[in-house]
Amino acid sequence: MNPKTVTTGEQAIVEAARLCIAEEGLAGATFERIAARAGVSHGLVHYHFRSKDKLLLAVCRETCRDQTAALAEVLSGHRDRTAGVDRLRQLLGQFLAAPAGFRLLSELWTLAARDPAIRAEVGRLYADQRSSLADAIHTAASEGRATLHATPDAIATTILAVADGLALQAHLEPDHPIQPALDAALQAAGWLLGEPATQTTEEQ
Amino acid sequence: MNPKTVTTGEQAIVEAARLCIAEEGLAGATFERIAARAGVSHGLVHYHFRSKDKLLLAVCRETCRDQTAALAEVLSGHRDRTAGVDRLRQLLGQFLAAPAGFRLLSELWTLAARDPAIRAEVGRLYADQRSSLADAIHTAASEGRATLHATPDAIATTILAVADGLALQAHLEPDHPIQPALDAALQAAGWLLGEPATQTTEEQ
DNA sequence: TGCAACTGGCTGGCTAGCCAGCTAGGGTAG
DNA sequence: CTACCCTAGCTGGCTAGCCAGCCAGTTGCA
Repeated sequence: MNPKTVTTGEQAIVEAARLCIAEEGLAGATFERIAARAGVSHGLVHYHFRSKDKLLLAVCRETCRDQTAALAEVLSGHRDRTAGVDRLRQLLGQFLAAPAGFRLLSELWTLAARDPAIRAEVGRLYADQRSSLADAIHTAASEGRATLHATPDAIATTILAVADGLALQAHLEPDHPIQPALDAALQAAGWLLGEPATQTTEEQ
Repeated sequence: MNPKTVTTGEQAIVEAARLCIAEEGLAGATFERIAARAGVSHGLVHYHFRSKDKLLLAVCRETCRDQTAALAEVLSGHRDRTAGVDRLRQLLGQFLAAPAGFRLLSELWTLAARDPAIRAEVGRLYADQRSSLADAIHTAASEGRATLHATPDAIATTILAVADGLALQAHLEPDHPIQPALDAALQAAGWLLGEPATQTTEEQ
């Protein structure tokens, strides 16, 4: 798509690193394997990113950008005006449907615990997503499309929490059906938002 | 407490391993460091647990036991009859207040992604906690103390998801106040349960 | 004495990071 | 146009260090 997407250099390495981490975890993502996957020599990885920490930070930044972009696209209305809970359903659905993406995220969580730079980056990701969601909620409320049972920020935080938590359980217990819980969570979110329950597509 | 708690051997090593993992992550938890922490030689660690996988599995089992016991204690009523949402508040509060415990858990999540035995163990932990919670919810409903907006299982899954998700965010962004979101989540849980809102201590 | 708990030196394998050198392409001077 | 050089991108062999696991031997208790 974007002509600059493939610079054959750093970008390819970051992408290879993301795949490696998602598939084999941080422990399995060695310079050697990442380089092999990117089709370059392991020396080049060290040439572009001075250390493994720097490479991981780049991977983190890239992932956060993608994640934020995905949320923004859903919030922007996805080119038609659907109700808030419907958008949430869409958002959570696609989050739960990407196990590789979740594995990458969960590796970043643990990495964040011991690397302040990563923590800052991932923390910013959450702060951004929270405020985007909170803005959308605030707008909906001020336009009379919702009657909130809590502050937009608190609701946004809760929604993000449910998303992560459900993805986690879906990952740990693939056999346990997640759909009923997703529905329950969405109903609860709808109540928090004070939207006309169950059926949507009613207002405007 | 339990006379068998300190066997000076395996138990001490498992405990040391838990501390190491919680403080330095899986990568930092080497035989050497674990042994030093337990006050034994690194050879002994390998003597008791044939491999590192086995040791980690033992750590996982221990952690799961503790986690389950903590939930059971709260659900058992904590020796007085408080309302469901109050118990939840207590449960989530103590979960959020133990950052070390959370770090250990999150390491186990990522470990679960690449080790089936660990995944089975952690999966069982969640299954147990979910069914314990669901049982309590079901009981409350059948005693007329709640009018559910979803199945007990779906509600329990959602509550666990919120707990993990909020703990995660509290960990990633220590400066962002989590209390408003916790309150919002509890209100939403109260709505799902169909309990008399806001103030509790009303029924029975 | 016998056995279980325990020690600590050792090793082979692996990894991050270093470095000396190769290559291609663009700029410049002659 | 040609010869030269200079630099960025890239290579792959090398090394120092770390770690899990092994094992020969020691301790102490029954």
